[in-house]
Amino acid sequence: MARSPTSQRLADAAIGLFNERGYDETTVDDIAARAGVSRSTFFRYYRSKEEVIFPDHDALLAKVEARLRASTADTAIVAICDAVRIVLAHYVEDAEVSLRRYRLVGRVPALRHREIASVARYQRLFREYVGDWLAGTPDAPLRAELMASSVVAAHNQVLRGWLRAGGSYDPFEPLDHALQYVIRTFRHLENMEGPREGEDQVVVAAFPRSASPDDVMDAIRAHLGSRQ
Amino acid sequence: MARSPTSQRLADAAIGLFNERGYDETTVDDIAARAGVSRSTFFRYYRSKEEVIFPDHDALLAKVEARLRASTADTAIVAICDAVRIVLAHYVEDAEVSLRRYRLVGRVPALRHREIASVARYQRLFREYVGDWLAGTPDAPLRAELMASSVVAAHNQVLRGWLRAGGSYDPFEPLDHALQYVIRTFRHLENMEGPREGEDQVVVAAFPRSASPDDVMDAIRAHLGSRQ
DNA sequence: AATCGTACGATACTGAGTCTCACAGCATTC
DNA sequence: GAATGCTGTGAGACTCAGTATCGTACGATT
Repeated sequence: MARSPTSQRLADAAIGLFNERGYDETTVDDIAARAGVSRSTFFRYYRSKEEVIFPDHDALLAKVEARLRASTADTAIVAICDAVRIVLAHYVEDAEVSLRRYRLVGRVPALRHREIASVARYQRLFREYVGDWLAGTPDAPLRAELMASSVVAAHNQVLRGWLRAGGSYDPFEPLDHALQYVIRTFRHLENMEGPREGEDQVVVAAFPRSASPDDVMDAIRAHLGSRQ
Repeated sequence: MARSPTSQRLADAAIGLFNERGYDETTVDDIAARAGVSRSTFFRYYRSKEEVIFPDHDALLAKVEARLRASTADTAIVAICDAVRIVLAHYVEDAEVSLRRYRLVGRVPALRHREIASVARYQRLFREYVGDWLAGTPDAPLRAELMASSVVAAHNQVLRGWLRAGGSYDPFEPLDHALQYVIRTFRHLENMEGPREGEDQVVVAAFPRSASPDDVMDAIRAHLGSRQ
């Protein structure tokens, strides 16, 4: 986990040059020169010029996976929230780096694509675990996909807001708020299964007093639609 | 919209070579040679080697945006479903191309990243329009993000299933089914706002007869939790 | 002191993507 | 019917990312 001094010097040199001249205007030779090493050494530490900006996504992904693997379907919601918090915490830990990277990524399409791709890896991870936990329930793959994408979207929304604000507040409260939305959605989908065979169910809807009869009919139709 | 013959020959040559030799083993020179043109001409028609696989995302994106722009908050749900259907229809229209691309993208990381990046553009588009439609409501940006990501996730899940099955069935029925999930989620979030000031609301829950009193209490607590 | 492994530098090479220039075809204009 | 201008194309040079190979200096081990 501890980064080598050479690796750190390379990252500093790279970020410095990217900010001074721009990403495209900086060559790997420039970075290596400023860090006082050869071009070969750069590519020994980072597989590509982009990677110098996203150094530890692999480690973070591993941490998230470890957290998910430590849980079962029973504790799924807690596990997911924990996992998301781990990711956000990682950004908050060295906020300056996150902020510099955020500003850089906003200006360079190639880096933006890279970032999007790594977000997709988290989403895939969530999808796989949620899919396992949901195995056997109806529409499991679909619901896994929806849950994973919602969780990731909630995280990203909170993170982007925090980054745009310059990291000036504690983002964990907004994160919990956002995750509440997602959790309620999960619960709602769970309850939407409809009655099991051999069980009656009374269907009732709640409306403000101002609701028109049409509103009521629409809602009832929508509810019945979920069971045909 | 009509592709020039040269552009078409280049695309055919590229896909053919990618399938025969693999993506990385095919150079732009190879593609140009098979198409009977020069390397320069290749880069006049396609800005990069990757782009030859994803030719018309821009046009499709424009169509989707046009559909979204033609709507207001009142008809938001219909607009979104239409927009998603437009995208799926585009894949279904020339299914062979979609299938070949799908198989290729599954094997080549660089192409996968490109695909993910273009999906993100659709999600961004949805997020912007939904955000406008939701403007003024509480947590509008968060909910816009969640809705956009859910819509895109639903589409992708259906599309991937269809592609994996070799395009052997009509995917619009599964799409509608998936969109139902999303719409119900929207509705649920809408209704979760709670009663407006000055309006009473009767809160009622529906349960199978087998539900225990604890189940009932949990549900009521969850519902009330959304309003504190 | 001999040896082995590791890290680094130097160099050459492939291939993507950019740029510039020259030229051919084809229409317009006088 | 020649001069003019526009458009699409080919040719070639160039930059730079990324890969592969080789030689070597340094430090640890025995």
